[in-house]
Amino acid sequence: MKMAELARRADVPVATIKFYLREGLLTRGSPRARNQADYSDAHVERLRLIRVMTEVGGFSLGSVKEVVIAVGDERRSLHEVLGAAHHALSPAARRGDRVAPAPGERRAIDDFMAELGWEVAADAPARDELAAALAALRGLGRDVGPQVFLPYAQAAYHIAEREVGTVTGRSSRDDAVAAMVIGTVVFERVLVALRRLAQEHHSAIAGQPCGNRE
Amino acid sequence: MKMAELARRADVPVATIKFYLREGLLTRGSPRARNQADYSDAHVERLRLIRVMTEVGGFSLGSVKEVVIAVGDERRSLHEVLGAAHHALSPAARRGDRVAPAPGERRAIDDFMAELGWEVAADAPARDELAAALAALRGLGRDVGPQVFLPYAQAAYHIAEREVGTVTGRSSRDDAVAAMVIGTVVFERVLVALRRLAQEHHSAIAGQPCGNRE
DNA sequence: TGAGAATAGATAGTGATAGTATCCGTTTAT
DNA sequence: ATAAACGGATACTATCACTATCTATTCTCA
Repeated sequence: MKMAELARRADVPVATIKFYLREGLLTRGSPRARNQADYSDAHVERLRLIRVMTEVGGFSLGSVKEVVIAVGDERRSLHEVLGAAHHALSPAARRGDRVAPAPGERRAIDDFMAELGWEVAADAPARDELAAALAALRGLGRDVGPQVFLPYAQAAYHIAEREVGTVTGRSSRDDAVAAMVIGTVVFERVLVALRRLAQEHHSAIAGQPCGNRE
Repeated sequence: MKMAELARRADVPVATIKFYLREGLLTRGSPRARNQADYSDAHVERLRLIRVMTEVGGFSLGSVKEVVIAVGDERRSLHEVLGAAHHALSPAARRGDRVAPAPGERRAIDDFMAELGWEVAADAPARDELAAALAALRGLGRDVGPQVFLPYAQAAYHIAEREVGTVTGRSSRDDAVAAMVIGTVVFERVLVALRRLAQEHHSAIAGQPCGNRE
């Protein structure tokens, strides 16, 4: 297919597709002539995935590019690619986000992980994420330890167990990565939205504030 | 205290404080002279809260301003103020985010909420949030209904129950709003980070790489 | 076959966001 | 008395994610 159809099928403006091509987020189509290239269904899928990551997930094009580069690197195993994608989709990779490292809190988090018995890479970005949250809490005068995270850890444990359990072996790299990205990105949004709604519900039934029932 | 000390205590550059004053995110200090004002601890607290919302939560200064305006409006009850804050902190209010309304999915979400028996305002932004997630899933070829959200709803239900339960009656408006904002913003980050870590853990123990699927 | 649309690729411009920097006249501390 | 700090206003900057325009082909179809 040609660019106009690609734009129509993926619902992305032509100018934006050209921009993504320039930025290396989308591979060039197979050239038919000096000014004509042929795009495939894989291009449509890739575009849809980019839009999910940016529009639903709020991730920067830089994070998207990391995923794209990992997928495109034929030397890497599927396992490595998924690891790279997971890494690129760390909450800190979001637009406008920066995580200041908090070394003291980081050690507390590492201990917490060990206590939980979770098998997690030492360089997982989410560890710093958690340390930053702890540091923020302390900066706000809440003198708390990582144990306040325990109920969240338990909830996360059950959610993730189900998520990982329902992963079916995908045929292609692209499919596997797409499944992982969608699961991570859109269900994160689902979880967050449902937390807000549940807070509102509990506020309402408790007759307590914190809810908005206009 | 004067501006330099305020900047030091809140760890925010003087130029940025001036910017926040201009934007109406921070109230002016009580004037001592034509070019001298006196700032209080409340100013320090307010600044820290702004930084948590922007740096930890990734919310725009526009959302912050909504909260600030609600808090500053003496005619509103604490209940209304907390409702407005909750509204301003909806996931969609995040930097660079926009939610396209999805009317068909929105109705499915409303039905889902009714099935759950959750008491949630009809205009809660998180409903559209959820509808957008469902629309995204469908746009990606996943032909799913809102029932795929059920495990997440159950997890969110338990988390929120605990959260709302631990919100004790705060003395001042500012305190109550601060507690709500911190709870919503930093524990959201905590939950999201822990989900990533739990996914990694379950992937590791399952011998499967980092995946998740609906 | 020839007009007009579409295409690839390059360069430059836009709008929103979140600050930063500079200047000015005033005031305060030494 | 003079140098530093202050409040306030204006202007500038950086980043991000596009968007628009331009040129030189090439395709489409009447």
